[in-house]
Amino acid sequence: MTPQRQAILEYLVTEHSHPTADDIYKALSARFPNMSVATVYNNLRVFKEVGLVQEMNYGDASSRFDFVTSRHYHIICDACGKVVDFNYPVLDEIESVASQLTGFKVDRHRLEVYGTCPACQAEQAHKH
Amino acid sequence: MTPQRQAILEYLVTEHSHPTADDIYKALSARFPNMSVATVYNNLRVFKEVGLVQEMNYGDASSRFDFVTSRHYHIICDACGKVVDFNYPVLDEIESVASQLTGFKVDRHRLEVYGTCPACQAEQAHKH
DNA sequence: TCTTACATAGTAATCTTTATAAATAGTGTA
DNA sequence: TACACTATTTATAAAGATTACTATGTAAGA
Repeated sequence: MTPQRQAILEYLVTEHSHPTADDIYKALSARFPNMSVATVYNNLRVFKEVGLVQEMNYGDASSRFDFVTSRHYHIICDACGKVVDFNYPVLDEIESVASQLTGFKVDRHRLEVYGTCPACQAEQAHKH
Repeated sequence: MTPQRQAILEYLVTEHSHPTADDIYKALSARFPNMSVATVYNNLRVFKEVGLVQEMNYGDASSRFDFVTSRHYHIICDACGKVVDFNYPVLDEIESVASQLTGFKVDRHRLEVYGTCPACQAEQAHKH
């Protein structure tokens, strides 16, 4: 557990902003001026492997990383990219249905809701 | 409606393999040796805008494109990347719940199930 | 002390996608 | 037919995120 690794994990635990790798890199570059971007990615991979952290990727855009606490889903703003957690009963049923229909051995599922956050709604209303 | 555009759309309609942009490019390069990759992307963007085609992106990997017929969900093999459709009642409720909890104006949601396809299960069993 | 294993830094390379500019083709009009 | 206008394609450069690679450093154990 190196200082860099600890700082990255700490950042993920304390910030609830679903940061990108670059967010983390920038936020910690004051404390670790020599830290490499590769270090951020390396550690995120390690955290993912042990299940501490979940990666959320959105096509071309940068992946976002979420420290895993309890099960929850995400809603994402199409306008500004903000990610907000919300709680909803876990959809276990869909996994067993999918498994029966396709013959897959199911491991997990991913559900995200997309829309416009309150701030961006207000901004869009202002324009008219 | 250029020949290239028609061929790309035709490929999406007839193939049910959820191809990547590169898949399409390679598949059609015999008929259109001079076709540019940009043309594939341009047309896929057009199809997306008019709602004919849905883009599915998975992080670093290439996006896959699906000709929109009826509403359905996808299950994806972690081992080989294969994408299979399956039917399940549309989860409208989660959209309204998310909207109420977060104040977002909801537009759509995305749900995918991940696991191992039958072929890859068999292959993994062989190894032991 | 020596060795082994692993983490990091720095940088190059990869890969997908987009942007840009020039060439091409189609359509409608005078 | 000639001309202008528009959209599409091609070719290539560029962007951006992530990974690969190599050398360096560092900590723990024998």
